[in-house]
Amino acid sequence: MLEIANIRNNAEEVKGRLAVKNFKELNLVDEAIVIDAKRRSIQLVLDENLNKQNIIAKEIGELFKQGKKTEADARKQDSASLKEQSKELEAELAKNEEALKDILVRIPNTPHKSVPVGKTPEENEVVKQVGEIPALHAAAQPHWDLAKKYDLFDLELGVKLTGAGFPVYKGKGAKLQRALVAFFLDNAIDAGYLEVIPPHMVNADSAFGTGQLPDKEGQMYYIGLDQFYMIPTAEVPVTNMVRDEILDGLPKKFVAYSPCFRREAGSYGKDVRGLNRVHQFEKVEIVQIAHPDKSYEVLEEMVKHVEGLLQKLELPYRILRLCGGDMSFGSALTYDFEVYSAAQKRWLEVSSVSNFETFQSNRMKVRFRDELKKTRLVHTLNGSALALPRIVASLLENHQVEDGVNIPAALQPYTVYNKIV
RNA sequence: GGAAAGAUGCCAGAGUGGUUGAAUGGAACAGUCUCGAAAACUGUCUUAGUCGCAAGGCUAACGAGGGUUCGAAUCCCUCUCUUUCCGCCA
Repeated sequence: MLEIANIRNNAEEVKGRLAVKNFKELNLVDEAIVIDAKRRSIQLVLDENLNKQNIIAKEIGELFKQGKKTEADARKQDSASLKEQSKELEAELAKNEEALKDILVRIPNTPHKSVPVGKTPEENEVVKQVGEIPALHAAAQPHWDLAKKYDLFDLELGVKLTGAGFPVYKGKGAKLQRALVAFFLDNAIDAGYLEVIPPHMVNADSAFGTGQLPDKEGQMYYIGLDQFYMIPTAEVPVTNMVRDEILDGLPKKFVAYSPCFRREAGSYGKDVRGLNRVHQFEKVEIVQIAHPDKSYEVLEEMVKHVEGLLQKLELPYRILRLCGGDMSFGSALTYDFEVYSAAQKRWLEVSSVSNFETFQSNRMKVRFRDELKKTRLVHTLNGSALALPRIVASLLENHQVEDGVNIPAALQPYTVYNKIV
């Protein structure tokens, strides 16, 4: 949610930035300004009214003390009409505040200056590409076939238990999940992140804070009986840990492992083969709560961290700076990481690292005190480090040899086995 | 699931209708003192909205939402949460 003061003071610039995101409803910006002006004018009159009421109340108190009961009673009359007016004004103010918020939540975050213009994923900017694309042997297979061959995970069994997109990992496949989670967590802890294990369901306030609500209900599983949402990412509970707080000691660095639940309504076809797209998956997420003047340095640091992981896993990867049209609603700048999956011969997104600037902190009221002891909104950032299924897909496909799948050296202390046979 | 108690500022903790945005203590910050530190003393010390160039003013908030009243942290109603006890249970 953009800050209304920013919209008010820089309307044209805001609109210009939103255009980069291909946001069509620029009229919402003007509407917000109109309603905001109305809201303030109402507040002005209301405050004056309440002030008068307060003065009268004090006078009556004084008169009672002096025993002037008749005069006090007379004074009470004066309050009646003011009170009536105040009630109406209050109702009107509340209506305007609500209307303003309804508009503000529909306006996406303004993209950073470095965000390339573009509408489709093809227009994302490839920042860099690292690592050799492996040349596989003639009988190389995609990961879903390898999974069958070595009995690593079973999607059909998941269908029986739950439905499509809920894999059952088995044997070395299951161990590989645990190994990757531990490997990712340890790397983040070494980089100064505090490990947390968050709840896997959140309430509506939390879902609103990070921007899942309103409008994106359809992407989350919902427990109606208790009004809980299954988390689509640990970003939601972890970022909300600082909701409504005034922090010191920035940046705050958190890392969390959690399962992630995504309905992925409407996606099907070749893209969802194997582990390419599932409804439940494991992910290690890094989150930073940063000083607004430092947040882009923090973003670079997070990008470096993710890169380090991919290098240790010996996977070819590339980093994309997302264009305006491909960015998420709340992000100001996003880097996507893709690994090459050699048997499928395609790039798979395994991480998304974003700076939300004050988009989330304004919703969550997360602040810190600046040098002048004034409260200011923090910047929030998060990134996958990393999401497991596609890492597993790429790991299996890229590291396969004729008689098995090799495990990268960095991961061997965690898997204990060094080859899947 | 049943019963009871409670929810006040960074923390502890007063306050049961009229200068209480909130006593007191602690913490924190600044200053005096000191070679430095401690102690002592002095001061500062909630947040948000709004008006103002500023100084500063006004309004709101004592778990949340309603109500009574000229006036509520204080009275009434609803809800939420916490703690303790009982039951159930990993």
